[in-house]
Amino acid sequence: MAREVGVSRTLVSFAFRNAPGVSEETRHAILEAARRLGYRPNRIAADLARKRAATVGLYLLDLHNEVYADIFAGVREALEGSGVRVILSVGDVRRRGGAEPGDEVESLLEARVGVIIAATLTGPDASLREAAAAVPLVSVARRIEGVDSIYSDDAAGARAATGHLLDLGHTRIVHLTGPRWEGHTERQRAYREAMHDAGLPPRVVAAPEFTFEAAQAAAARILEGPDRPTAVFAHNDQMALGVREAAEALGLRVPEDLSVVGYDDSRIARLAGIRLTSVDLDAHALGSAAGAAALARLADPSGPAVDRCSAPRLVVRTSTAPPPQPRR
Amino acid sequence: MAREVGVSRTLVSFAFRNAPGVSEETRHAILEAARRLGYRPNRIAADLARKRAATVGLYLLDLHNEVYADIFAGVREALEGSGVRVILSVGDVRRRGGAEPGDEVESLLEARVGVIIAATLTGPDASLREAAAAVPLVSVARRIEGVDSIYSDDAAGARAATGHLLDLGHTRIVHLTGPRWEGHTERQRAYREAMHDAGLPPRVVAAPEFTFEAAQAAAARILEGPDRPTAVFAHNDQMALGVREAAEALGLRVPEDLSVVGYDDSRIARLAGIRLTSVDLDAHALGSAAGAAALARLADPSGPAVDRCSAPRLVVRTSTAPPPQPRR
DNA sequence: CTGAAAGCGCTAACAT
DNA sequence: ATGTTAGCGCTTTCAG
Repeated sequence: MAREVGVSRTLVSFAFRNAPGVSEETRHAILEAARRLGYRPNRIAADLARKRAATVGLYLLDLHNEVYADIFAGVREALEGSGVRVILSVGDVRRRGGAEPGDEVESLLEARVGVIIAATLTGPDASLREAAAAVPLVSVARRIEGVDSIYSDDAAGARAATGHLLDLGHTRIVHLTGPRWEGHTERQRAYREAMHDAGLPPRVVAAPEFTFEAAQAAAARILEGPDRPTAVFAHNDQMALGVREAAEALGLRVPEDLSVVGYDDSRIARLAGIRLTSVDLDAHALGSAAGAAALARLADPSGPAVDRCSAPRLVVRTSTAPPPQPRR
Repeated sequence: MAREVGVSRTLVSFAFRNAPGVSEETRHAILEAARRLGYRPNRIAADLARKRAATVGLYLLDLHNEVYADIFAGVREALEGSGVRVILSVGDVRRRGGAEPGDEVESLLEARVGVIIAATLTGPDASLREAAAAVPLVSVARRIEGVDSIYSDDAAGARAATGHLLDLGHTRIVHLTGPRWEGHTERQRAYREAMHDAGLPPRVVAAPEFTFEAAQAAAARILEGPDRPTAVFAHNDQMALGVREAAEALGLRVPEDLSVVGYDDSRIARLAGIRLTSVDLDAHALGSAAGAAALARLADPSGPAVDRCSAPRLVVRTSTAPPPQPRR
């Protein structure tokens, strides 16, 4: 302890938080001594003593998906200067199909964070509610009844995507999605609806994971199979990229032979050589709204749940075009 | 407290760590009661009491760069089942040029992690040594004298990359790098050396950040300027992508008009439509080696420093070709 | 096998 | 403006 400065521990504590009640002189002396002694306050102990953690736990599904980096950036921006720090926990999409946030969220709970921001939490609502019982939860990109939810209108996004393909004249459009988790079905539902409204048969293919690799494998099967679609609407950009890859491997050109649309509009979608038509949900904004909600929740644990739905935007690039051999 | 089960707190503690000395029956009763009461052990308090954190702090420079996701995956894999958890802290490349790991590492220190794994730590060695004084440090992708270092032979990688371009017949090759930080100069040095050996003038351009955006801007200037190079060797894939983007904007084709080589061989480099020639440093392996080193350090704080250098591998794809108008 | 007591490094009243 | 005294929720000797 740096109580060798001649002052009490209280003063040191006050000095470090530059709380009022410490003369400028003393504070200076304390900080100076601390530096000299290599002393650093122990936040762990501080949080424990304070019985309330100025920490938000951020659960990210998959670091390999750039969307989560955007969400993180947004959260950080919102928390900047608030003195609240964030501890991250990342999921493992590849493990047992990526279901159940399990351990990851559990570890946040054990670390006694004051609030958890969960980005695209997987698994059934039940396990979430359980977590939410222990600590306030802010759900990003997924609406959960009774829980702070910051999300984008998935139905509108999927409708725009499907509509775009329909407008181009496509009739054999498949929707490539992942495991059937709650809270991830809106896009699929809207797709089915749009197809139905157009008098076309929907065709949904579920890959075992929401990843590039899984999508690539599933797409290879679809494209080699009978009745090849002329367009694929993928659940996210990573999966859309997997579709492109499979198409390329089979000698199919995008968009001449196959149109592909993604979801997220991550930066990779915008790259030269990719130019993927995608639905932009502004992950950064989602993240900062979630950060703000988390701060509010920390301040008032019992306030009404936030329910913030934003409108996504379809960004048309060159991965979509009219189907090959238009009826003639 | 779940001391309502009729046993003492000691027992509860033991039961949860399934330490020996608790009858199977009691343990079961305790766990059951805990579940019923929604009790969860507080790791914060536990770490504090134990005076030794079973936690590694992982510092990642930039979530937008997929390499860090790979490193993370490697670290996690190495830590799996060890009971050691990891808390992440991510840098902010975009802030004030991305220098100084500052706050991020500081926050790890304050959280009293048992060891810090720093992936591509930026800033001068001095600030690192300071951190290393407080807690053991494992440096990934950067060699630091006297500190556990797990890295790839950058000089060899850069030599291979430059050599490849030279072999193709290029003579005007620029190396695009970022701010001049210690520990990031090997690639540049090897490039200069290779050029020199070939009797060609080196030309190094430093962008203000190691990012896509910064590279794009810098590349635009280079490509529009006089004496346009026929090849660019970028410090990493993100930057190489920025170069491609700038080239495309100017109507230059890759590789016909401009060859581009990156570094890291992140997945994005392999994508259809990109196919970037790049140097693979196997970030996943680097990560898991770092995780193992961290574990060893936790077990024996005073063992000799690990110094593990691996050999990178040049992966040639279609972003490189002979220069336009070969001498004729 | 089980329990009592001390203490980890801090914060938060409550004095002085 | 500064010092005192209790804990925070756990782990850890050390005794029953």
